Amino acid sequence: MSSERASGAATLEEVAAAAKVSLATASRAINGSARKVNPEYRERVLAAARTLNYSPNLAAQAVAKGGTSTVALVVADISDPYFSSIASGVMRAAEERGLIVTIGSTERRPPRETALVRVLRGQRPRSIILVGSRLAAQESDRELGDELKAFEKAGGRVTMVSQPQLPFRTIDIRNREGAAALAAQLVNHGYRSAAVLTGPADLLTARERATGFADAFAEYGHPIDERWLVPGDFTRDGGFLAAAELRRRGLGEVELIFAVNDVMAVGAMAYLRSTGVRLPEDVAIAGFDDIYSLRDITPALTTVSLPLELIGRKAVELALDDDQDGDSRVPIHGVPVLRESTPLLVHA
Amino acid sequence: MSSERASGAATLEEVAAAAKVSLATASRAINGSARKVNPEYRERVLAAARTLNYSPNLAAQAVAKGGTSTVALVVADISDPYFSSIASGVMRAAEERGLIVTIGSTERRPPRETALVRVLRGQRPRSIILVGSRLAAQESDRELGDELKAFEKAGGRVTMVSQPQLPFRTIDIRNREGAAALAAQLVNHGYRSAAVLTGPADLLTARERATGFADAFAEYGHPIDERWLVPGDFTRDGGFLAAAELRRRGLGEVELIFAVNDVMAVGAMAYLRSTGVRLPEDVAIAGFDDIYSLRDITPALTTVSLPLELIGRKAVELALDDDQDGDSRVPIHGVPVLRESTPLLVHA
DNA sequence: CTGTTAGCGCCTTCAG
DNA sequence: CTGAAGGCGCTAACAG
Repeated sequence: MSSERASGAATLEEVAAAAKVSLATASRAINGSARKVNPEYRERVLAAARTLNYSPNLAAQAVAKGGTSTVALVVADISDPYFSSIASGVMRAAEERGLIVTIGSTERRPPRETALVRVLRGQRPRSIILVGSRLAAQESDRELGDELKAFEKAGGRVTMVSQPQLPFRTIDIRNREGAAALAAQLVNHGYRSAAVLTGPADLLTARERATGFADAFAEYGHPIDERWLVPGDFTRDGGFLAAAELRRRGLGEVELIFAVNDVMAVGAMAYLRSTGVRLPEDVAIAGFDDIYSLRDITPALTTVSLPLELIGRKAVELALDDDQDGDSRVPIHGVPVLRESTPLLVHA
Repeated sequence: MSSERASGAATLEEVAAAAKVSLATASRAINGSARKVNPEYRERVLAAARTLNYSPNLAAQAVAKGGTSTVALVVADISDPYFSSIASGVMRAAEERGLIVTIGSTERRPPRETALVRVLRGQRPRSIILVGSRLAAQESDRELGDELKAFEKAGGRVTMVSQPQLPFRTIDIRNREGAAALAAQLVNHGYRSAAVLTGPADLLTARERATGFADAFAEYGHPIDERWLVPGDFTRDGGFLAAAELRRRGLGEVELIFAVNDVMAVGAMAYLRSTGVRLPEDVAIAGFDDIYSLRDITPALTTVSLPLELIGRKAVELALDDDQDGDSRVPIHGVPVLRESTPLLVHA
C-alpha cells in the first residue's frame, strides 16, 4: 500500500522527505537549538513528524553527539524500601533534568556490582550512581574502583551513596554519628543495658551503626557486653534470626535492643512477639532508617530518620554539577526519633 | 605523554590498532559470534581491550545493528512496595537475559505516562512494560494507546500489567475474583457486615477489588450499605483518611473493614488505633496485595496474596517471547490469606 | 579467517 | 536560514 516499511520506526530522513526539506533542516526543527529555522518549514517538519509518528532515535543521537542524557543507577535490591526510596529521589531529580535513568540491581552480591558497572558503562551515561554500603574488604572494591576510574577517565561521573571509601564524589551518610545520637537519647531515657543486632560483620554501614551505638552507649557509662552483640543478615529475616540467637544467649537483663536497620528491627519484633515477649514492656527496641512504610507498625518504632528521597536527589545533583571536585563529599546526618518502642524507663 | 585522548572512551578502532588487526577482526573478537577468529589475534585484541579499558559503545552498536537490548519499565511510583516488588522481578528476569532496564515513574499522573512512553520510545527498547492500574476514563488512554501502537508498528513490544483494557499483551491481575474469594472466606468466618475503603473511583484496580468484594459479600446474603463504601486515595494516607470518614459515618455495626490494598489497610489501622479502637477485637480488617514488608504488622493482616515478583518476571517473558499474540493475556490469581486481623467471629 | 567498505540515524561544520 | 557532506563507533556484507 504505502511506502512505509513494515517494521522499523520512521527516520528523520523520511520526515524530511515528507516535509520536502533537507535532513539538516528537519534535524534543526525537531531537535536543534532555538528559533533558527523558518517557521513555515518548522511547521511542515513538525506536521510530518506527527503523521509519521516520528520518534528520534536516541542511540543515533548519542553516537552523533558523542554523549547521552542518561544516568545509571545501581542499587543492592530495588525491592528493599531503603533503596526504592532513594531510587525514587534519583528518578525525580533525573526527570526534572530530562534524563533517562537506567537501573541495575546487584542483589547484594558485590561481584555483580562490578559486572553491572561494566555493562552500564557501555551506555555512556552521564553518571553512574552506586547506592549501597561498601564492604570492609578493600579487595572487593579494587576491581570496581578500576572500572569506575576508567569510566571517569572517559568523561563519566561517578557518585556513591555510602562510605567515602573510594575516591569518588560521595553522599556520606553519617551512620556513626546518627547511631551515637540515638544512643545518647536513649540513655537519657533511662536505658542502661542494650543489645545490638549488628548485621553483617563486613558491611560498613552495619558496622558503623553498630559501633557508633555501642561506643556511645559505653561512653555514657554503660558498656555493652560482647555477648549482646549479635550479627546476622541486613534483612527482616536477619533480624528475626538474630533476635532468636539473642534470646538463646539470654536477654534477661537487656532493656533495649538496637537493630542496625528498621527492617531488621521489625524482624526482631516478630520473633520476640512470637515467643511471648511484650513490646515495649519487656524490652524496648530501636532501628535505623525510618522507612516510610514501616511507620505504622506497633509499637511505633524508635529509629534514626534518614531523608532517603533527598539523598537520591542530592546524588544526582552531586553527579551532575560541574563545580564539584571529583571526590567531594556531602554529609547526611540522620536524626533520632523516639517513639513508643522505647518508652521512658524509670528505674525502681 | 601518550596518544590517549584526555576524554572519551577508547574506541574499537584504537583497540584494533593497538592489537594490529583490522577493525572488523577486533569487532569479531570482542562482540562477534563464536570461534571464528584466530586464537592468537583474539588474544591480542582482548589484551589490547583490557589495557585500554575498552567498553563497547552500546549506542553505536544499537545504531549499527538496528536494535538494542534494553527493556523500558514504567511504574506509577517506585517507592511503593507494590511497584518495587514487581520491578524487582522485571529486573531479575531482564538481567538473566542480558537486557538493560530503563525505568520511569509516572508519579501516578496519567499524562506523565504518555510523556514517558514518548521519551522511552526513543531508546528503541525491545519492549516497554507498563505497570499500573488503568483508569476508567477511556479518554486518558487514547493518546497513550496511539503512542504505544506506533511503538509496536516500529517493531517494539508492549506489555501491560493491569487490566486488559488496551489491545496489548497483558498480565491480567484478577482483582475481582481475588476480592470475591476473600469475601467468601470472611463470610465463612462469620462476618456479616462490612465496610469497604474503595480507593479512587476511577482507578480500575481499586474499583474491581471493591465491587468484587461487595458483590460477593452481597451474594452471600450480606449486602453492603452504600454509606459504608468510602473512597479515598490508593495510599497509606488515603486509608487513614477514609477510615476517619468511615468513623464519622458511624461504624458501630461494622464488623469488618476491607481496604482495597494493604497500604490503605495499614493507614486505616493507624487511624482507628489512634482513636482507641481495638484491632481486631472491635473491628476486623483486611487488605489486598500481601506486601512483604507489611507482613509483620500487628495484628497480622488478612489479605489477598499476589505473587508480585513473579508478575514482574512474567511480564518480561510475555514481552519477549515470540510465540505470543500481540494481545495475549496471562491471568494472575490472588489467593486469600486469613490472619489475625480477621479472627473467627462467633455471633452471640 | 581477515580486511575493506558500506551503511545505521543523526548532528554539525561548511559553503551557498 | 538552508542544504550538502563528513563523521560518530560499530556491524555486516563483501571480496580477498
